[in-house]
Amino acid sequence: MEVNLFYGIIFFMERYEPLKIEQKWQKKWEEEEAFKATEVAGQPKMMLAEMFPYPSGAGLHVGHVRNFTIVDVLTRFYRQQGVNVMRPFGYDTFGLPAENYAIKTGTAPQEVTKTNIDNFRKQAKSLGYAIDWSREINTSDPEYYKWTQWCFLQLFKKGLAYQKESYQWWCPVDQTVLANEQVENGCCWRCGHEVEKKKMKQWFFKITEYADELLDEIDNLEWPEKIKTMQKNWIGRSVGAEIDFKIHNSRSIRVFTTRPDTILGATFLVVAPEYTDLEYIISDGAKEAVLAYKAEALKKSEIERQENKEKTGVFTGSYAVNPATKEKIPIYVADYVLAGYGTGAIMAVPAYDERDREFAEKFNLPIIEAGLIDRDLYGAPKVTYRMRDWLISRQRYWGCPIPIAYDKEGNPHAIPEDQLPVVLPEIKDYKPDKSGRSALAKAKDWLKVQISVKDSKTGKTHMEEMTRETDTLDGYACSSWYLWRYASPRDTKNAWDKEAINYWEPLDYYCGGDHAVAHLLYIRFWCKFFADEGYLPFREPIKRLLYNGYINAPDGKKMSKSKGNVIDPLDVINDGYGADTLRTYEMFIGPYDMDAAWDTRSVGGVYRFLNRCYNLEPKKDSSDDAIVMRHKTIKKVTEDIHRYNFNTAVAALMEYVNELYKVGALKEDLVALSKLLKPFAPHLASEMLEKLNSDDEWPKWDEKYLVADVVELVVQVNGKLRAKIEVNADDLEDEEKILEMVKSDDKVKKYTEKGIKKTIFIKKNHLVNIVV
RNA sequence: GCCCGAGUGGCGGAAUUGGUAUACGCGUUCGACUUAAAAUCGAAUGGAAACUUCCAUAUGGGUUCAAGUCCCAUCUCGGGCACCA
Repeated sequence: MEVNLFYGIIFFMERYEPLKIEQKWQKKWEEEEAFKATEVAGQPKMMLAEMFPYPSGAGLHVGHVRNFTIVDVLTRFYRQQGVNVMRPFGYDTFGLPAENYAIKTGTAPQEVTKTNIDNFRKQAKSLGYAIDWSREINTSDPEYYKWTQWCFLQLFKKGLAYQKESYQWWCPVDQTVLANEQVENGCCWRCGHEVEKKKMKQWFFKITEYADELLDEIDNLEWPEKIKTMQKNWIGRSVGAEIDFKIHNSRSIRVFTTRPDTILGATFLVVAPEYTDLEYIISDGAKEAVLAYKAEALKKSEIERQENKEKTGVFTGSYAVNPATKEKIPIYVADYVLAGYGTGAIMAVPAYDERDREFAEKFNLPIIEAGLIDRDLYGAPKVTYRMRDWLISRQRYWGCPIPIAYDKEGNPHAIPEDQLPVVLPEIKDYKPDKSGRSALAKAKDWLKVQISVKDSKTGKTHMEEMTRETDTLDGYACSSWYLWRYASPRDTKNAWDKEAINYWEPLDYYCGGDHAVAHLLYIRFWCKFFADEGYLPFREPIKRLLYNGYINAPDGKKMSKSKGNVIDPLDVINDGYGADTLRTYEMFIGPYDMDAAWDTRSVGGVYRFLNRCYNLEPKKDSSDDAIVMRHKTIKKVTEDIHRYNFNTAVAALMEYVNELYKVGALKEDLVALSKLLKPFAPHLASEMLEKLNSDDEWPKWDEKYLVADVVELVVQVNGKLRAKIEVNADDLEDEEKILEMVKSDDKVKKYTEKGIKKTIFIKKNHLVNIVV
């Protein structure tokens, strides 16, 4: 303990010991359930959430801390302003990592998940987040996924969950199909292996039903432009027409085109190798060549198709008639036409389309510069989307069971709602196999289920034994409604309570650094569906989205175990810096939405700053400068947090503390500082406020302190800074007087000897520019 | 290839509406305290000059009294999409 002599009084200066302070306050907050949120009529409310984490065995990483701290700063900021804030927390637990771990070690995913959640919760608590822990949810909890299944059934009832046999992305390593959104550069998003195409009967959600609304409402969202553009591109609306090209009397090929006005130049047709009616088009002589080409195309991986953009294709031996020119034009099969887009067939207009021209040149097909005609002359108007329906079945064990059973004829039936949840059975062997079915297919007892069926003739119901669906749901289905579960997380009668939803939601702030397209599109889709069904009173679930950047390793590269450059946030805390330093550092590291590189030495700088806050001592008097500084800082920090400029808010607090060390701090300064600091460093600030015997109500600034009596007049000559003159603020109203003062200044005179051409006076910047 | 972002000291970054470029932090240097070191505190810190100037916001032009900020072109980096008819 250090002894300080000061104004004749002896102060005992305590060392800032973050770990001691933090434990004290975390315990207090836990005991008091300090952040429990309840609906209070008449009080302004706010709900904030981060994208809930997947609790991996590695625990919290610095990216989580950045993400969660942004939410926490806003949570505490608004709480301190008297807003009724709800900040829940949950875990996205179904998925491959836990299952793969189970396969490797024999430990049940249920068990792994429980361990990981316990660890995650402990770590999140050690960071002092203002979380309402009574609202904790976990997607693999039967109490939760019962309602995921209920959601599925609502979609099923309305025909928006349906089965379709088609070519799908298949990951040969993870042995499951994947959604379009889960294939990155032709590779599986989880294991990175090249995906293949496989023809399978699969479950889909009909997201395309809402394509127009999903696209049109993007512009009204307070979301980053980057994300909005990505979603627009992903949906990819094209306005055009469908036109039939006759082959012979009984059959024609329907094509989609955005340029029906170029039909005069359509000199051939092209269909995709996977084109459904391909067999009816091929002439007998071409059969062998076409089928060989198709087999070759299906074998090619997406990467191979992309790498070699040289056009390939084969003539089908058949012709169709161009309805505009009445010319007989050849039909080709080529893999540059995609089966899943439009009709899977195009009219090729080599004169106007670069890809068609390449193909025409290679196969010596005519290129006709015909004129353009009216867009509406042929075919019917048609809108097509790049976005496909969302493939939701997965041939894996560790997911939410699809609540469907099949009768003897193989027709799907909904599991009745009173039989939910369909509990995922505990089995020993989780391993998927080549059968295309999940490990659940091996749970013989579980597979059989009695379903009541209404006889269509007699109208009577009877029980019938059926076989359960063995596919599980894509994890993204579980996270497509969790924000609404937060409103009434223990509700046993409903997925969410309407009144609670009405009070808390839509979500005011959502923060995350991933899932720009998939999750953020799916949750908007479900919101619109449940709004249509009368379960939600809004059509967009998220008002504001904050998309935070990544934190990279000190070398600027992505942190990864294999590179050995991972910074563990718990190490930073336990090294003695504490959670407050970690939180404040991650807010100070740079603009929240930009990637940043970790700098261990800068962490020390933030720690020094907090130390200086803690050791500031109150004086009896202070200068006017300090009062001005206090009000300036209150304004700056308040406005910066409103703008999410957390880094400059911290910088402003640092400036304030530097100034207080120079001119002395009044008790009012320490109170203001502690309150402003609390969102960033809540433990330290709480400790300081307790010592000062103060509440934490957010301070207000008074503009009157920010209006200076004397201002520095900036004088430029030809745009270059030449002098600074102190003038009374009142004089700024008198331009003539100001110009006289400027012209008579000795320093300025030196530059204006040749004569003044022009003067410009900008009052708001107290600046004069003299042109000579 | 197409569509978005971004480029500022040795480093991370400020500059919010076109108006004083480099706030704040790190690092470095010097000083105080100490037998010494650490910690802490204080001072300096864009580059050239050398006592009042010049040059600096990726590069080259332009608009303007005034440009990091606006316009045009080029280069580099990051992200997204990628044969979507």
